[in-house]
Amino acid sequence: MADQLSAGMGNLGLESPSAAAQLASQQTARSYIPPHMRGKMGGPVPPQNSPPVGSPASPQPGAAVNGLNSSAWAGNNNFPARESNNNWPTPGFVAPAQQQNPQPGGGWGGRPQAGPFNPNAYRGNMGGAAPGAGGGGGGYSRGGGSGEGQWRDGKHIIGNANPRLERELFGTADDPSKQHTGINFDKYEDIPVEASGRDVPEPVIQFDNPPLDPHLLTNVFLARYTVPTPVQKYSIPIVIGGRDLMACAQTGSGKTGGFLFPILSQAFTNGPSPVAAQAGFGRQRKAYPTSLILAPTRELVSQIHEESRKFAYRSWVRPCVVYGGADIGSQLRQIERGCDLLVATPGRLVDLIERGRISLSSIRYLVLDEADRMLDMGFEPQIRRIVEGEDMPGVQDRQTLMFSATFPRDIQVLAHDFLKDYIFLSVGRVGSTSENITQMILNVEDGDKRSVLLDILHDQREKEADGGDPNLTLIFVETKRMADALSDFLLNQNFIAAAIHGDRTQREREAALRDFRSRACPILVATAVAARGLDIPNVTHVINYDLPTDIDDYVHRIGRTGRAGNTGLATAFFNRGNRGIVQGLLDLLKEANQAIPSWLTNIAQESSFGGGGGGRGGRGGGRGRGRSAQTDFRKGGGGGGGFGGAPGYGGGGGYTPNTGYGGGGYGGGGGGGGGYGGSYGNPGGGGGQSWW
DNA sequence: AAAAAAT
Repeated sequence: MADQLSAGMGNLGLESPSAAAQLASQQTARSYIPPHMRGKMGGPVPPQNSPPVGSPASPQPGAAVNGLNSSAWAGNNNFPARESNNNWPTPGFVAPAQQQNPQPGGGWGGRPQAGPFNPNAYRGNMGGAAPGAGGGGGGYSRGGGSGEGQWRDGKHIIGNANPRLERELFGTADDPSKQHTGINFDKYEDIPVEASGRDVPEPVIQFDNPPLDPHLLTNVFLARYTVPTPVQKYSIPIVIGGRDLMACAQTGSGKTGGFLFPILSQAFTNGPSPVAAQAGFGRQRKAYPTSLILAPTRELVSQIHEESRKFAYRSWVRPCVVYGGADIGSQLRQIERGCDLLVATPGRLVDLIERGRISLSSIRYLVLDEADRMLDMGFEPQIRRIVEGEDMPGVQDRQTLMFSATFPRDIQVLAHDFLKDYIFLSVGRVGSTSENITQMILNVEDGDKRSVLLDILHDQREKEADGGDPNLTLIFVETKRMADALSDFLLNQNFIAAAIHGDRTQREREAALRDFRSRACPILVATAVAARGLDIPNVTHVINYDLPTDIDDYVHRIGRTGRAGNTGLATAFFNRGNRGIVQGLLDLLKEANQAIPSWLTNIAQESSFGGGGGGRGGRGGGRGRGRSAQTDFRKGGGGGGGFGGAPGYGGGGGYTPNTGYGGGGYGGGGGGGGGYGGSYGNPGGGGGQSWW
């Protein structure tokens, strides 16, 4: 095992980004601000001690959907049993299409079920397997195979069960890698959610009370999701009700299910858009997906795709994934086999559109996941091209959902351009109040780090031998070289460890993650590549071997544990080299009610005299930067005030998304007016538009 | 310093 893991650990080529791309990403990077308090926003000023809401996490899909518990594999009988080949008369709610698209005849909304189109035409004659035609595993060619359904004569024909595929998608009791276990449901209830906008629908309480399609429910339960997470409780009725959505939600909140469930449910009920059916006639090579999900990274799109495969099982919907760095030929073949729900990174999608292999003219649902990260990474031009510059239906003729950890100015602009009359959802972070993450800060000089780490790992090993729960340990280091060196070192010390960083190939990274998830390799050494956005469930211990320079990164990192209501441990090795984040760290520990070692306080005092730092003054001292918040800026009206001037953000000079560090500047003088909020959505506020 | 993404 160790050999296997250490093999192939060498560095491989790294493409350097184009200068233009780099420039673009630098330009946009400034406006990213992480969140802080939420739920309380919009109203009066949040008190300084209001619950911290965690980091600007980059949400992530895979994990997002973890509304499940550890109930046994066999436990999928607590939902309405169904024979295979019925078409479900969706009980309970009114034809959603009508609500979704008020414009008669406009686009797809007008006549959902009616379409007398021929599914075989739509499917390029691959829909094959007539329901009931033969059972069991063998014999089906791809495309028409069992496990896939069809849309025929306005009805959803559920495909036959495919035990092999089922095992692949949903895992088995022996293979924990596909399972999400150990989720503490009670804690979910604590996640604060706030919805605003016109006519916000009542949240649902469980998956099967009102509106989800029965076949979707079957798959949801098959995946062992039993109770919707708070974000799902809101997003399901919002999306089913045909509304656009802007959601500030983070990793582990159930985001992915939050959009996949209602979108697939609607798709199952309504079938493919007639446009797609027509266009597909005669077996074109061009695909006409109904749903498009854009996300910033390859890992992310893969994760979303995996989730969508689960929930689309036995349905007419064919999920597809495209992203760069992988063989385009196989992606093209995949698309030809059917592409109804497309998950994509922007660059590769643009490429495929240019090649004429994908048309967006049939899009009903558009999802932008991790929108803030996409802008940070310089994707705005591609995104705008995809959404506004190609053949995608206009904002009135599609339903658009945006997810973002933060809601700075550029995201607000995007929301304004892409969404119509949207509902704004602010979802707190799991464990944000975070007593469920125990944070330990150890004073460790660089030279001692290895030995302290070994002590910790040996200690864990002993506890496991004494019958304790198995650990998954994620170790963050600063450099790629260090990641390799440390994982080699651990292997030599008989700890099974792998490394993940940007110089490793996609394949190696995926393998490392997979082995970690499956516990084949319970220690993962990572650079910042794993800090955000990756779905790594149930990490028991996060070790900041090297601390990041940005406190927000720290929050992201420790957020890999204590997820979904579990408890977790976060250990950091701190020495004077890290004094840059000492103040932020102290604030955080205080907020999270953690023990604060006195030596840490001492270092903080030293460095506050040491010149450099600049004003103390509440949070956001140091660089004059607080953690960001998200709120429905529409509430505040256009005026200069809005909900601005929130104390607590003010201190060291407000951070204005546009201008960087504006307002009061350094030295704590700023306060009041310059506050963070003033810059939200209205240039006038504190620091305003000034050039800095 | 690191990371990401179309070739």
